[in-house]
Amino acid sequence: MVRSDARENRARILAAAREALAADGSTSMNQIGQRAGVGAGTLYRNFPTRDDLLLAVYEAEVERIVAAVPSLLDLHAPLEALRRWTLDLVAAMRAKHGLGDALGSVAHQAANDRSHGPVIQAISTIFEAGKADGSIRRDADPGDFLQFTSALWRAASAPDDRAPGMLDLLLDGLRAR
Amino acid sequence: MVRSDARENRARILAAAREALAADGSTSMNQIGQRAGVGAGTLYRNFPTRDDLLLAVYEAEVERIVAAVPSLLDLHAPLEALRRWTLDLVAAMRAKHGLGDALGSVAHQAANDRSHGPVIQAISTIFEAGKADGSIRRDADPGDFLQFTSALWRAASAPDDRAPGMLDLLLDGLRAR
DNA sequence: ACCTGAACACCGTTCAAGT
DNA sequence: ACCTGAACACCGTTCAAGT
Repeated sequence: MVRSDARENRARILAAAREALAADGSTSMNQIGQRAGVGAGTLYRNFPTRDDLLLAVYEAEVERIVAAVPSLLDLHAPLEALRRWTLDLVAAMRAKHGLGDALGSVAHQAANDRSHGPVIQAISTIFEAGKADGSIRRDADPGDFLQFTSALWRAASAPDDRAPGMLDLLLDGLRAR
Repeated sequence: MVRSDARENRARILAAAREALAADGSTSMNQIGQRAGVGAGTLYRNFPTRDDLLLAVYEAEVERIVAAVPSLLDLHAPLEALRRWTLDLVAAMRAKHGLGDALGSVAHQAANDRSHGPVIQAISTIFEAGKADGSIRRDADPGDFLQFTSALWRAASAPDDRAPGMLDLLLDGLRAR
């Protein structure tokens, strides 16, 4: 039986972490604990490791974005839906700012692994629609496309946001000839 | 006047850092100092910040790679030279392993800024050769290409190295029609 | 002019003691 | 059953004292 205060604490920690990390990706665990109004022990009971906490915040964000796919496909042609969805993804990543970079290399890999399934699913859905109507080449691979988005959100944090131009180049590579 | 022991110390620190960081990107400053046989103060006199040290190691590596361009262009057609050069770049980054991920977001940006000039120069040289002989489209942008390489070396550290296939997709996008 | 290494503030994490 | 918060080992960085 989970005590109600325990359930509340978990939610409070996640909310505090989401806010604090968006502002500064290197916010310390103890700072997050204080902000959430819980002791360090409680923090670590819920998230045994700093990376576990970062991952949980990251995961919630990914889920939100993935959920947007179906309505985009209802409103736009596949390539256009892909363009908009990818720009949304990049914008969200940019807003999250420090989060991606705060993850160490191992945790970053773990984040990719966990989000891999849902995100690949999202991209595949769009690709399939494009292959069905002949606008996207048949050998286009969702996995490759996903990898490239990491370059896009790095480009998006530069002073001159190159992401849109780079994305167009990518989409050109996907278009059926 | 720079004392000879001071000059030696700087070199010893850089060497120790290069070796230690290749093995483990999170090696601590004090560990590097001990390995180099210098006190913490000496370490910080030469590199006022952990990121300064990481950056110096990173920079040396980039210089080595950039220097390889002319001979590649002597031996291969532009697109093939670009393919080989990029795979070399990715392999070197992979060997450096933790280094790229150990840099915080700010330092990572600084690293990109500093290496940007020389690396863009290298890519531009190859692009110009390709535009001259008609194998590379005229609107191809070296800056965009550079951004994509970051996605490649992330892909290269996955169990199934997707970098070669992804690179071929990219080169397809650059080819003149 | 340069070096050493103890010391400082703070980090992620643990664990005894409480309720 | 869950919580608090002092404590631990260690981090990046500083600075008095030496040569």
